[in-house]
Amino acid sequence: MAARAVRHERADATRGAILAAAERLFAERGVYAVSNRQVSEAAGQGNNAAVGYHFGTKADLVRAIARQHAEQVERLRLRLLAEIGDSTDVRDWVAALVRPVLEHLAELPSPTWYARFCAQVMTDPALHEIMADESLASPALRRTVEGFNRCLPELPIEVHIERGAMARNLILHMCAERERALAENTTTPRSSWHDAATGLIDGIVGLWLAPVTR
Amino acid sequence: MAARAVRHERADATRGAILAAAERLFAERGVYAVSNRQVSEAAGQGNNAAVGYHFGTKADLVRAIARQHAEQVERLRLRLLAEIGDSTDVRDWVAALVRPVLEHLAELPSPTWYARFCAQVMTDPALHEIMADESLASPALRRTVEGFNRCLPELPIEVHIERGAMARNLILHMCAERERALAENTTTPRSSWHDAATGLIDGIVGLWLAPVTR
DNA sequence: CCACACTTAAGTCAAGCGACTGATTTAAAT
DNA sequence: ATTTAAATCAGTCGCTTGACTTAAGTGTGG
Repeated sequence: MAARAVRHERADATRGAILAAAERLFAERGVYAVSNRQVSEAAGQGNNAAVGYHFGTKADLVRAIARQHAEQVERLRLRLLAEIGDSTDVRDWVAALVRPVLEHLAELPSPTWYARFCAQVMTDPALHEIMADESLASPALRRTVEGFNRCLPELPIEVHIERGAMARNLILHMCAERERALAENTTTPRSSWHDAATGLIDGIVGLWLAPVTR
Repeated sequence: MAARAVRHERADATRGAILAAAERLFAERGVYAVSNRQVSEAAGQGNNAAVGYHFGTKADLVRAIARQHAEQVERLRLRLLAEIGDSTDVRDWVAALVRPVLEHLAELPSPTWYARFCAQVMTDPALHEIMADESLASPALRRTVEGFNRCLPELPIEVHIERGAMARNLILHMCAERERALAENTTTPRSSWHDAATGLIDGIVGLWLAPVTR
């Protein structure tokens, strides 16, 4: 058993290098603008088919990148859920939605590429489903949404769905935009991911509590 | 003068066919997943270089598509600006931001592809600038933002910028999401673009008026 | 100690790409 | 009627792509 482990270490190192290189190149140049060959090369692999060997298709590689980060976000969200318990404050639940994502980005070595990567994948018609699957697979996320629904003001169901989508889009694309600004060294409204999260939470809570035109 | 016009009619017809085909293919399969050859073919052109002849690079084609729609949105926004005059109601100005875009989508023959196209272009690192340029070139948009700033509650500058970005992202990606749902024939929270605009305006106003955590 | 499975390297292949070329069609201008 | 130039067509070019094959290296389990 430990026998296999050692051999797998080398393969895992290569897999990791490929994942890191792919995430970076995808975020910087676009998922479809980067070929598997370029990823292999950037990961220091002589074999132009290294991506194919370790992951399969580009879609599989995208899924692997998404999953890797999703696991970390999941861990952070579970911890936060334990803290807020069964709070009835809407803000707490919005925070449970927002904070883990931005905390994860804060923990990553900078510069980060994950947010831009996610935004691209979610926007691409062929890859969209991959990212959606990976997100919905999170038990912590489901628990958050449930807890959130419990303490939310009465809203028509269609408005509820609509605003959920708004919150989702805001988190995703505001993170991507901030990450892009950091990478380009342009000014950002907030000086840290933590502050950016606070601003996001303010906005999303306001969005949820807004009166509904009938 | 009318001499040239007629000859140009044929070219314009071809240009139009290419624009329409490109917009559709880009939205459905992704901008980078579609080659210029495929666009030419889908536009009924025997020449595999038709895109190159009429537009140049793919980026130029993307810009042409964006500009075409931006002009129509501009017209709708100018009309709405005339209606609201110098209102001091925040909601009027948010409507001036939102309504023209969704009205434009409502006026297009369905199914539409423009919103998904825009979302992709804005999210792609290489194309992002194109779309940003085309948007910022709009005088009506600038006037809207100015009128908006005039009647907005006092906010720290960084929060102001931040919430502007949130509103922008919401409009773009909620439209794209609704368009995708319509294309896939899945359920949408709202039954019309007009109602969707109302929901969006509700949310964005709430977002702007939300209290700021200090 | 050796045979083996796993990983990496190196190179091949057909297909598709953008860019380019020269010929042909079309209709306005002379 | 002839000329001219825009527009379209048909085909070629070098290059990159993903997929595939073959060979070499490496530590494990028998």
